[in-house]
Amino acid sequence: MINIKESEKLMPLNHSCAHLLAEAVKKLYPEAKFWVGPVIEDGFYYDIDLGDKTLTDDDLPVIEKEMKKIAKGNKKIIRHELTREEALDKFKDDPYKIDLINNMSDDEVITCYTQGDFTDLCRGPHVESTKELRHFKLLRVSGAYFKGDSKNKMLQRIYGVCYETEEDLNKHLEFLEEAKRRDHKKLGKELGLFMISEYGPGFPFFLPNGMILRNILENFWYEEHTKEGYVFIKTPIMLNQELWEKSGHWANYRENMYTSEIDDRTFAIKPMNCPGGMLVYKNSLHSYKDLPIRCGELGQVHRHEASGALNGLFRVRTFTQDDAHIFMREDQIESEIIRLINFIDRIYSLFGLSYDIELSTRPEDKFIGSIESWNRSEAILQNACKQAGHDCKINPGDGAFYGPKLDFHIKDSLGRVWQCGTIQLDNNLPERFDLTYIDKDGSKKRPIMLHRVIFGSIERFIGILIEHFAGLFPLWLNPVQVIVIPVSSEYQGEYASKVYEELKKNDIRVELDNRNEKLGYRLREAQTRKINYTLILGDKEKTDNTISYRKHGEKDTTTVSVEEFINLLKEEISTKKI
RNA sequence: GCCGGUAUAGUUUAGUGGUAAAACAGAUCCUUGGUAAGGAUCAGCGGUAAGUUCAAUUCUUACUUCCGGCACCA
Repeated sequence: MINIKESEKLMPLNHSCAHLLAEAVKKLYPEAKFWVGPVIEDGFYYDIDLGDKTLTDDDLPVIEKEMKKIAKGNKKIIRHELTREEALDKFKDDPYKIDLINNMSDDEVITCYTQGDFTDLCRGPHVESTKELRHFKLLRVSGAYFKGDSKNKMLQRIYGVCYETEEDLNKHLEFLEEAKRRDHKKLGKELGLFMISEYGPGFPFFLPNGMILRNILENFWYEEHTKEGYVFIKTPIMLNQELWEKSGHWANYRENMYTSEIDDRTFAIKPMNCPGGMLVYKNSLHSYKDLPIRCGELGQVHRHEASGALNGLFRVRTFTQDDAHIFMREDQIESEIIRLINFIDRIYSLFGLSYDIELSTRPEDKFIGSIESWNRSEAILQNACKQAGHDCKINPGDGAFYGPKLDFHIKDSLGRVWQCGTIQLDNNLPERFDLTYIDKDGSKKRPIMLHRVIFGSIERFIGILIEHFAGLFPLWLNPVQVIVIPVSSEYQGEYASKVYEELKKNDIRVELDNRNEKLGYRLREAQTRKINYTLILGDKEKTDNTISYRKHGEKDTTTVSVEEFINLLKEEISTKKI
């Protein structure tokens, strides 16, 4: 991963490299038509229409070779300004460039850049000569919709990276390798955390080790929310069509919902927990004195996600939201949101996760409620974010259909950004469900409602944690914390069992490796299984009534009494050290 | 859903138009070992369905899974 500053510095380089790619592709496939070739966070891509020819990964080295050949030519990259007429004439054979030119505003200066006999319409900036383009690599080829719209035809996209030095390029390629090693799908399999069967694509199974991790996270979640004044509920997985019509999901979310017939009526499996939460609120009368009500639910939802979207635990068809609905008075909105932002910050920090906050605003179509109420809510969220001391990017049109939201984005090991936490202001559902509370003067008032999640989805969050920690979880989270290995099962086996029982008694998740295997073999396995502490017990330890422990990844051992070791573990667990 | 790729043992991979190999894991036995793989033996395999062929794991097609993107999204 490179930081923003560096990526800005590399912009002209990558931009020029995209042109180099285009020139090479044009040379190899003269019929190629080009759409756009922008610089992205890591490198660049170019969208190309190759007619009937489809590229595969095998074509990349060939194109790369051609690029190297062209770059060696040491051609100056020259900028030209064009009038609209000149530009339209110059690119008259390329409908994509004509499209670009026609969509430029009148006051924009049209420029193109020429290297040798290849010219591309472009805003720049570029490096001075093709000879600077030496350390690049084409990474992958894929399809990409023209103008990013799935109604349009698909072009072919080639991704690449370019650096100033061979060393930087290699560093980036090593980063990609490391990311592959951390892939939660791979580690999840190796560590026995979860599986996905082809009998249920997108429907993950949690295995015993994964279940330990999951239970720890859920218990942690309940504890932290209890401290924050939440109460908890569990609402049904299925509810009838009428409810979803009332909530607006039937009109706005129907294509993602799984349904079933029960006694000739249509029921839908919940894609969200909110309508159930509404019914719970309505189940009793509420006084203004009771607000805010913070009502949490670890709610399992099902959504029909497109098959191509599925991705390990990151994108699934059933997941558990660490949901909560907060019902409050108008005067409590801002402080409640600030309190929430701080709460979320505290939780993420505990895991050492960094994040960005974005404000997602009203969608263009598919939304409910008045534009005025949307504008008001958007302003409240933005202001609260600022009050809590955070920057907040705007993500236009990405709000839920019932309200705008603050989204918390966490990066995975590949630098891909995943939405986890979200705070959503909803002044539509309370209306639809006619939620009320009794105010001071005895009159009925409409409460304001917030939806919010912190992990987002327990499944996704676990996926992120696996990659974040590269499978080596902090002690408080690791499914297996300690493994006890007697040097010889015959001579120290009994002592090892005693130590093992003692640790178990103290709620340490410990295993005993009493197998007839060489010490080195068992130590190796303890390392590959990413267990935090390995205890080695031989004659020395048995005689002195001590243990020797080795921390994962370290070579040295430390010898202490069993009691000292247990205290050390308890300290590390209770402080949730990372 | 779209573009491309992919599918061989529990796992990771090799190989082949004449029904398949290795490593690790597993079982049994030998080995009694102080910081990342001791040895032997055994057992275990071609996503599904069609087609081409004397013969298909290998070629073709469809479906399905998974992977990388796109679109969508917690």
